[in-house]
Amino acid sequence: MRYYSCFPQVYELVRQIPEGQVASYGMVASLLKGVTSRMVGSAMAATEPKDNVPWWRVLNSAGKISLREGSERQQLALEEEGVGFSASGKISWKEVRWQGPADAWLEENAIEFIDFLDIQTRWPD
DNA sequence: CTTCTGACGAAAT
DNA sequence: CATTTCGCCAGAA
Repeated sequence: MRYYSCFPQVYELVRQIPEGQVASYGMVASLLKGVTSRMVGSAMAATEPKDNVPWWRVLNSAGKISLREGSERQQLALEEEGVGFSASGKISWKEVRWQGPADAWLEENAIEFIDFLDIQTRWPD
């Protein structure tokens, strides 16, 4: 597994996602400068239990679980939190999408260079 | 320096 | 719908 210097930041942001809600790799990346969705994917792949990161709450933009070894485990974890999947294996962004970090997080991380409200409009529907 | 590799994404087919 | 193609970018080789 490759390690990127942005992993700690990515982990801290993913920890902000509440139980029963989900985000896409792109959503997480859009809030961190210089971070791409592929890097967020690498970060989730590298998580360990001790990191205490709810990696299962991050899906791809289509609202589906990215295929890989053990991907069924992710769906089960979400269903236990009350997140429902359609017959085709998709979640409903309208119902369970995370609305983004709280103001406190935005302030602490001083995101001057990005317009949070503008970014939100580009998140999956 | 070049090439290759991703738990990705958007657009085209 | 599913599949392909290309853009993405830090690291490793």
